[in-house]
Amino acid sequence: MALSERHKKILSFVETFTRENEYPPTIREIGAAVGISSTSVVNYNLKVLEREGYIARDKIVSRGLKLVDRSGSGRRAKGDIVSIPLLGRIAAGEPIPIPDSDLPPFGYETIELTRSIIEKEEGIYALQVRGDSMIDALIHDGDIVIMKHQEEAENGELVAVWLKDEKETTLKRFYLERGRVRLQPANPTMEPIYVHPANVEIQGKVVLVIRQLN
Amino acid sequence: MALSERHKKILSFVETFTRENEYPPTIREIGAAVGISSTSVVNYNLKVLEREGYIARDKIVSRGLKLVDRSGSGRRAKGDIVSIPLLGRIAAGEPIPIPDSDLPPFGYETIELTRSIIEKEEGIYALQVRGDSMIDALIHDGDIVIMKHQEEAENGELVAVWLKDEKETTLKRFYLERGRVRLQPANPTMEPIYVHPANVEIQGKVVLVIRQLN
DNA sequence: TTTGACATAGAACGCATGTTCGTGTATAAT
DNA sequence: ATTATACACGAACATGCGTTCTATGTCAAA
Repeated sequence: MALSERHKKILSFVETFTRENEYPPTIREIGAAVGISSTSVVNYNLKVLEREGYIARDKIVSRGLKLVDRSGSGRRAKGDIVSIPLLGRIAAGEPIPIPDSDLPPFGYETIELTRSIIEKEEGIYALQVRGDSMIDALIHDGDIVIMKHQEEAENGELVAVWLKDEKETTLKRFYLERGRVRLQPANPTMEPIYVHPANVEIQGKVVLVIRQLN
Repeated sequence: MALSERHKKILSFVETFTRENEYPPTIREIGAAVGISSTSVVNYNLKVLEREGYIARDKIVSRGLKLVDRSGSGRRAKGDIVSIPLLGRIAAGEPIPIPDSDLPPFGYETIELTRSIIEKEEGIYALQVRGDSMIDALIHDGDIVIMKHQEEAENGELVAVWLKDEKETTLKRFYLERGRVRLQPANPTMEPIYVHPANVEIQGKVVLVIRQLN
């Protein structure tokens, strides 16, 4: 159904106002902007736009209005972006920083990905690789690894392991075999190492690697 | 200035609420979420967070509250999603698919990234790696490489090269030296190869590598 | 001419919302 | 002992805000 000029002005104003203010407009602000003096007329027009699928409204709350993204095929909402805190770095000679509470960390630089790449963001954080020691995991100095915090690993998972005796962090695929741990480099041309389970401290598993080339 | 636990809870709630609802919470919603029964206590804490630069407030308006981005360089371009067509695969024994016009390709699967990772999307496409032949570029079977179409390379760029005599695609850093081409593996422990420039066909440069671990 | 759908408009209402006031406790400085 | 500051809290207030009510106008169809 074609939109009237008034409808187009309303949608355009809502989009601009929301982008500039980081919150949506009220019914009275919409009326002031598009020249409607009555809140019930603004409300009537918003009802029409909601019925036609251009906006979504939350009842009774102030500013309970959001645009629905009708472009493309998948009615994509801005919630499709996942912000992942970059907590620090991963290097051979130190344990990795680990998020220390269930609260999402605040005040960190973030890596922003889409939800099609990172579906569940609980316990997800990013580390930047320092040094060449992860090369046997095919991970280069400067790469970003996206980690999921966990303290136990399943066979085959690529995990960050702190080796207590050696005082070293390594990224390798984890296998528990007949009472010992095989740590298998991702590079299939390289040999695994075998360590006692007591020497191993699982710090998280790698879910994604990102390498930016300048 | 270190934040109290209560301040951290408030900021975390504001961030989550705003992401999920696309509008910020009211003072009463913040109080209900972090266990503060008095609107003046919430207001007092918001004044402190505003003074310390964590939030910005618009006076007297409902939901007039926004987080201030204190992380790094302000790279964030929220809401900007870039859809990159996945044109096919890159493997050793075949030239790579190349976009054949300036029109954005249609009807392909797409990889969706944020504009903070991919700033310019002209000429950008994705390929999936097949085989172990790119391991000397620290790129694994199954990785996604994001390419920028170009037919000439600058020294040091990681490029997809079609070697005509060998009938082989390789990913290596390109150097033109004294009339011959040095192709340098990204893995610093491996030796370069030297080829005649006539044997080399530059097909694009790598701008990003993504490795998803299941 | 009548009817119904759509649109507009002002007014009023009930509740939402941010701000202010007065009071209390704890701690540090004087 | 006094004062200042930080933090906490309930209550009250003024205004914002979305919803509803009532009235009116336009237009197309019957």
